[in-house]
Amino acid sequence: MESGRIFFDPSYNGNVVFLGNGDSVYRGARMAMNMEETSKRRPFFSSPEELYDEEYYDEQLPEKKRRLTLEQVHLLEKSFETENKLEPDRKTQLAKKLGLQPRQVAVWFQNRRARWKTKQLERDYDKLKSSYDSLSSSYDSILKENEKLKAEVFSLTEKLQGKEAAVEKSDPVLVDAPADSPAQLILNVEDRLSSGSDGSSAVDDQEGPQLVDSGDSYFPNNYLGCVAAGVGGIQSEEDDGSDDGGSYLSNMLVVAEKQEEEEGELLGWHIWSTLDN
DNA sequence: TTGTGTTTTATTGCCTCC
DNA sequence: GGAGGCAATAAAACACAA
Repeated sequence: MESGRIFFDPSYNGNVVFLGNGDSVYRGARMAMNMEETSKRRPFFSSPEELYDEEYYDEQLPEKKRRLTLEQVHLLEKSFETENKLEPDRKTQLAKKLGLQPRQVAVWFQNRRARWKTKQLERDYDKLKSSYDSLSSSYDSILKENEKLKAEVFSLTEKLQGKEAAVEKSDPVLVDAPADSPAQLILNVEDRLSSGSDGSSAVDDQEGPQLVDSGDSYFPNNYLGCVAAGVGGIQSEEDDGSDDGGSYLSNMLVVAEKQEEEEGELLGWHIWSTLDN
C-alpha cells in the first residue's frame, strides 16, 4: 500500500478512506488504524439499515472488510443477470437501495464480471474438450476401419494372384499372352465365360457374373489394368462369403460403374486412390 | 485450536474511449 | 485529462480437516 492522506468517511461503510495517488478520489486503500478496536467488530451480514446506523459507526470504527448481506448479494445478482455492465444511474440507484456506496456496487460488479469470465472459460474448456474427445474417437475408429480395409485388399489380391497362376496352367492360350499384360489375362477369362467353356474353371465358378459381363468387357482398358495389377480382388470379395452388405468395395463398384459411363479414363485412378486411402 | 485452502471484498496500475 | 474497465494482487472472512 502506498502512503497518502488519510481521512474518515462515515458514508463509506465506516471505513477509513485514503486519498492516495490513484486515478480517482475513492481509489484508495482502507487503512486499519487501530487494531484493538477490531475486537468490537460488527457481525457480518448486517442489514442495510444497520449500515446507515450512525450511532453504530461512531462506536465501532474503524471497520475491516465486511461481507455483504444475503439480500444485498441477491439483489446484486438479479441486477447482474439483467445487465452485467453498470451505467452510472443504475449504480446510484442500486447503491441507494442496498445502502452501499456506489463505489462498492461498482467493485462488486467488477469482481462479479471477473468470476463470470472465469466460469465461462471453464465452460468453454469443457465444451472444447468433449468436442476434441469425440473427434478423437471417431478418428481412431476411422483408422481402424482403414487398417481393416487394407488387410482385406491385401488378402484379396493374394487370392487373385493364386487364381491367375491356376488359369495359366490350365489354358495354353494364356501362356502366349504377353507377360506384362494382366489386362489380357482378364479378357481371356471373359472370353472363356462368354463362350460357355467348361464350367470347371475356378473363375467361372466363383466370380460374380455381375462384374465380368458376357459380351464386351465390363471394364474399360485403364480399369482393367488397375484391376489386374492388384485390385482385381474386388470381384473376390464374395469369395470369402463375407457379406458386409453394401460394403465399401461394393459401393465403390457402383461409383465406378457410373463414372465409367462418363469418363472411363478416370476410373482406374478413382478406384486406386480410394483404395489407397 | 490451529493450519490451510477457498471465497469475497477492495486496491492498484494500466489501458481505452470520449 | 477524466471516467470506467480489466488484470493482478492483497487481505480479511470463511470453511474444514486434523
